[in-house]
Amino acid sequence: MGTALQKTIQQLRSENREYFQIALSVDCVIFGFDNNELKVLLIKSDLEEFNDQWSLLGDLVRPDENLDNASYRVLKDRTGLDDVYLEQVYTFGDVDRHPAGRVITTAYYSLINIKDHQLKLQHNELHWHPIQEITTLAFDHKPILDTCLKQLQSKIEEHPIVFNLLPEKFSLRELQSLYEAILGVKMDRRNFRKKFFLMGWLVDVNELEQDVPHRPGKLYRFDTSRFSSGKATKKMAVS
Amino acid sequence: MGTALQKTIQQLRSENREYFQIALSVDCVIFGFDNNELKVLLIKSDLEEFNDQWSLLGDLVRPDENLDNASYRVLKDRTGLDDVYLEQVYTFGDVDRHPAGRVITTAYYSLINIKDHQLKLQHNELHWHPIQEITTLAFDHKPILDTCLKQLQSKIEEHPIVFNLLPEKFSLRELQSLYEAILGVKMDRRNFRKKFFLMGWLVDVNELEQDVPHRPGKLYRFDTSRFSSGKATKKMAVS
DNA sequence: CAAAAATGTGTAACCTATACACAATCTAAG
DNA sequence: CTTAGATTGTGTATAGGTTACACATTTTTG
Repeated sequence: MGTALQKTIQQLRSENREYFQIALSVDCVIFGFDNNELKVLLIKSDLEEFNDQWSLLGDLVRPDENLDNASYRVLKDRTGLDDVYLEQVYTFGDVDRHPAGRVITTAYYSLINIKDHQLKLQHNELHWHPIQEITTLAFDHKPILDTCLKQLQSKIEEHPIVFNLLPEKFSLRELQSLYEAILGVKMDRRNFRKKFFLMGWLVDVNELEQDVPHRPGKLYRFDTSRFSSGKATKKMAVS
Repeated sequence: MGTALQKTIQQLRSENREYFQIALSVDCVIFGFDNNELKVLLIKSDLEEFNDQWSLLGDLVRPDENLDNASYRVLKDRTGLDDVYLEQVYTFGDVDRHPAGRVITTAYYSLINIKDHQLKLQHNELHWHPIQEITTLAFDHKPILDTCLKQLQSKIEEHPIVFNLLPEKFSLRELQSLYEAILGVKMDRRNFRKKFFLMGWLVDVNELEQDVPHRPGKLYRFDTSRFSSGKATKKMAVS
């Protein structure tokens, strides 16, 4: 019952190529927040099998790059953005998941501030899609998206990561809309504000919203300093 | 900027073999509970580079098997057990993680009842190691183990999965010891019991412990029927 | 200047988590 | 058979967090 890994890879290579017929890719679910909606950046698939279907942004992993780096590369090539929030979620490895061959893919999700990215939406076929409106995707990308969204939902209940989706200064209303968009629920305004202030994640920047057709709200920024010491343990409540 | 996945795999294969030089493996962190300790099943590595170090159980993924099936296969081959709790955790893909070549590995953890498994611990070099005593492992298996343990810790706070580590009938004391071993904390006995009964996960089987040198406790089993309908949402408390 | 729309604020009820002590049961040892 | 040792089984009071809920204020628009 000797297993393959007990031999060296060199031995394996010289013996046969059986174990080197699997390709590995990364797929990125790139989340953005715009117009009070959670959106995902998608590309028109150009595989014939999935003509005219949208798919996630991905690429094969290169033999000389770390898995994490592969997803950073995809993200940077596609959005031009560096230094973004990126997190591995799950690896999808069904034999028949890719029509063109055996490709196992590791899914990542990423949170970016959609405004920072506007510039880079060139001629290529990239578009932001509201997650509500996405019903089918190429390959198994719909279940991949669903898995990443679930992970995001559970992550934001304990960790202060949504700030990556917002501009540096934002109102409490924007913040609450974002939570509501991600979690798909309505929340109580007073309790939401109370909890956030208790968490101490926010700093009042002493400015007001501009160009809103009603009383402007105060603007806040995320208190990054608080995050060497402070830990995010409280749960976000919904009601 | 055409990315590799935009071509068909066939095209890629015929053009070059660049993307088929990565091997993919699975590694299983097999947890067991014995003598009030959480243990992991390890094997002596027989790669020269890691002579005499212990490593997780793993194997290369075969071109014609699903990723999940590969980990089931490893588990069944090694323990003889079928139908076990198995969960994917994370994929480790650093270029230099394996000294013998580029191998990306997907880590799973598994929960088994150590007693069921006794039979199959044959001549091969498998041993159960208390997690407390594991300081180093071959390859990057120590961080893999740590990642899986963390995932297990957070999972049991919301989901009734620890029963996979126990015999069919168990006492509340055993159950509490198990939680304490996994979480690495001491808990209050009265509060622990109260919470479990409130959750309704347990059925009193009207039997008592045997052969204990003190007053015997009642035995319970996990209420599986409750799990089509009931959902495990409450948190386990520690104190 | 009036209407529309959203901001900003506090309290009471409820539920959950925690801290904590003593009597009852069984074994083991003399 | 008696006693010491060990562990089971049980309830209550306090503290902390979650939820439900209403009205006055500020700004824009017509």
